[in-house]
Amino acid sequence: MGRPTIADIAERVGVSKGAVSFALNGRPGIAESTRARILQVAKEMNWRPHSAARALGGARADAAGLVIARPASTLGVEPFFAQLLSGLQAGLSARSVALHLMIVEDAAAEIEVYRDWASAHRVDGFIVVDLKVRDPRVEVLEELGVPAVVLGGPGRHGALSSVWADDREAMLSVADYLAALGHRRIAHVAGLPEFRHTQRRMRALRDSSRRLGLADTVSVTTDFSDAEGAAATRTLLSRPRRPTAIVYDSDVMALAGLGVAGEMGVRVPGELSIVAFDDSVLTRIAHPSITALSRDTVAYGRTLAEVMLELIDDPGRRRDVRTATPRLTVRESTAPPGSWQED
Amino acid sequence: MGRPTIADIAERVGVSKGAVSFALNGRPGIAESTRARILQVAKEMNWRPHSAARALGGARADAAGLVIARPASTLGVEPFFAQLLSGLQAGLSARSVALHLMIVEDAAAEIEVYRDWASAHRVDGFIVVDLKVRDPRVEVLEELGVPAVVLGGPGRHGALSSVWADDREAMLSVADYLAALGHRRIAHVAGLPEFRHTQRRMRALRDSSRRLGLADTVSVTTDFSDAEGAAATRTLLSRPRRPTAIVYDSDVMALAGLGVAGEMGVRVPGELSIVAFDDSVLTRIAHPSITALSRDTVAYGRTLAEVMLELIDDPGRRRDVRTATPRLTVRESTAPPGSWQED
DNA sequence: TCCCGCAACTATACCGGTTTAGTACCCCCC
DNA sequence: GGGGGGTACTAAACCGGTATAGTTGCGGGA
Repeated sequence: MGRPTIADIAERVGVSKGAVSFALNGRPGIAESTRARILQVAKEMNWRPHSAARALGGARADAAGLVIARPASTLGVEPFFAQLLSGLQAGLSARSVALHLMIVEDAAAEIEVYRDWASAHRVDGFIVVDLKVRDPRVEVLEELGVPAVVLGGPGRHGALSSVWADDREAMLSVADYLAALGHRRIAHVAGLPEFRHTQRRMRALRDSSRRLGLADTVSVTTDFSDAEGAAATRTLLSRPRRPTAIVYDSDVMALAGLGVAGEMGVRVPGELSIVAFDDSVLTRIAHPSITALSRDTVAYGRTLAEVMLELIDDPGRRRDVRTATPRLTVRESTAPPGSWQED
Repeated sequence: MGRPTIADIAERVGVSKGAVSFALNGRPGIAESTRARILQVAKEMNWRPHSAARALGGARADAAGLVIARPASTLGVEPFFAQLLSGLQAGLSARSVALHLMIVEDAAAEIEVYRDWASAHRVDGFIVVDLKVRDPRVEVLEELGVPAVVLGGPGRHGALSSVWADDREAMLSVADYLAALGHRRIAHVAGLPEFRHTQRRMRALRDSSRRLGLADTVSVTTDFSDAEGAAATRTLLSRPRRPTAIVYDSDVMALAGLGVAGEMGVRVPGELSIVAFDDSVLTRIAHPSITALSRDTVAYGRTLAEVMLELIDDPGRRRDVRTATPRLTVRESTAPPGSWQED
C-alpha cells in the first residue's frame, strides 16, 4: 500500500472519512474518546496530509512566492540579497510556510509566473523585489487579487503592501557627513537606473548638493556588478577634477572601487573617501575597512516575512512598514579630503 | 466567475471535459479542428492549469525541494551558497521547475519536512546539501523513494545520486604548491567538522604532510563564519612556531584571516601565505588579492539542476557526476616563506 | 408521554484536473 | 450487407482531502 489516506484511517478505526477529517483538524462534533483513537491510528500509520488535496478544496498552500528577474550571475554576488532571503525564510519557517522560488529572464516572464502560481493556488502570496519606476507588476498583482508585499517604497505600489527603508534619508545623512568632513566633490556609483531606490538615492544626492552648495556631484548608474563598479570608479578617478569621495550603492561595488583606487595609486582615505550602501562582512574585513550604511538585512527579511504572514491571514489588509533607516557606520575609509595620513 | 476550469471550456466549446483535457495535453484521439477550437477558447478564457488538481492525479509538481538546516545568519554570508543557488535555479527554470525552499533548525526538522513534502507530492525530488558523516537523511530519502541528489561525495550516500568535486585532489594540489614554494608549516582553517568535505580536506592535508615530509600541519575546525575564521587565525599566528601558510575552507574566512594578519603586523605574503577554498569577488578584490581554488560555482549549481531534472524524468536512475576539480588561481597572497618583498 | 434539541456521527457532493471504459460512427473489405 | 477495426469522442470514476446535509440516539422539559 502506498501512503495512508484518511480513508484508510477511517476504515481502521471504523468511522467515516468525515469524522477523521474533523478529528484531525480539531473541529468540534467528535467525542473526545473517538478523536483520541483517530489521532492514535493516524500516528501509527504515519499519516500526513496531502497538500494538493487540501489546496483543491481552497485551503492554504503554505508557501510564499518569490520570482526574480535578474541574470543568475548577479544574484550570487550580493550579500544583501542572500541575507534578505535568509531572514525572509527564517520568518516564514516559523509558521511552516515555504518559499517557492523561481528565477526568470525578464519582467514579462515574471508576470507570467505570477499568473500561473496564483491561479494554481501554488502560493498564498507574493514577495516583489526590485521595484521599478512605473512597474507593470503592481497592476498585475492587484488584478490577480493575491496578497503581495513589495520590497521598497513608499508609494507607487498601489494597493499592495510594502516594507521599506528610507533610502533618501540615508543618502542625505551620508552627504551631510561627507560635507562636514570638508568634501565638495562627491560622486555616486549607483545601481540600475530603473530601480526606484536608485532614483531616490540619486535625487537625494542632487538635493543635498543644492542644499549644501557642493561643487560637482555626479551619479553614474551601473548594473550592480563589481566589474561595472570598478569601471565607473576608473572613469571617475580619471577625470581632471576627480571626486574626493565616492558613495557606492552596494558593498560589492565599494570593495571593487577600493581595489581600483589601490591600482591607480589613489590613497584611501587620504585622497579618496569611500562609503558603501549596505554593510556586510565585505566592508568590515576590507583594508582599509569601509564606512557603510548598515542595517540589519536579516531583520529586514524577517519583517518582510511578518507582513507576508499577516496578509495571508487577512488578505484584505494593506500594510506599509517602514524599517529602520540605515545608519552610518564610520570605519577607516572616510576622512577629510587631502589628509595625507598613513593608511 | 472565478478562474475558468476545463469544465467551463468544455461547455463553451460543446465537448466533454475529457476532450478538453486531451486537447490541452496534446494527446491523440482528438480531431485537429476540435483541438484547435479548444485551444483557442482556452486562450480566450485565459485558462491555466490548477497544479494542485494535477498533483492529486499523481502528476509532476514541477518543483524541486531544498531544505537547509543552518542558522539563517551564516547562510547570507557565503557567496558560495548564493552562487550555487542561482546556478541551480537557472538550470531548473529552463524547464520551468521551481525551487521549494525551507530553512529549518536542525536535521530532525529537515527530515520531517522531507516526509511532509514527499507524501504531499509537493516536490518531484530533493537536493541535499551539507552531507555529513553518517548522515541520517540518506536513509530516510532512500526509504521515501523520492529522487534525490546529494551535493558532495563520492560514496556514503547509498542509492542516491550525487554531484561532487574532488576536494581531496584540490587540497593535495594546494599542499604540493605550498611545499614547492618552500613552506614547511602549513595550517588549515577548516569548516564544520561534521561535514564530509571538511573531513576529506583534513585527511588530504594530513596525507600530504606525511608524503611531503612537512613539519607541523594542523587543521582547526570552525563554523565557517568570518568571526571564527579570524579567531582561528589569531590563535595560529600566536603560536611560538607559527605557520608560514594557511589554507582556509572558504573565501570569507580567508579574507577575515587576511584582516587578522594585517592587525597583527604579519605581512602577506612575505611572512604568511594565504590560500582560499572557493573563489569569488571577495578573493579577487582583496588587497593583496588572494590565491584561491576556483571553480565555476554557478556551473556547479547548473549541473546539480541537470541531474535533478534527469532523475525526475527517470526516477529509477542513479547518477554520480564528478565536476571539474577546483583549480588553483595564484594571486598575490602566496609566495615563498620569508620573502620580504613589499606588498 | 411525547416532542424538541443537541451531540455525534454518516453519506455524499465537491474542488479541477486525468484517465479509463464505453459508445457512436465511418471506412474498408470480403 | 455484415463484421472488423480505427477514430473521435462521452460519461463516469478517481485522486485525497473538506464541507454540508442528513441521520441516529439520547437527555430533558412540558
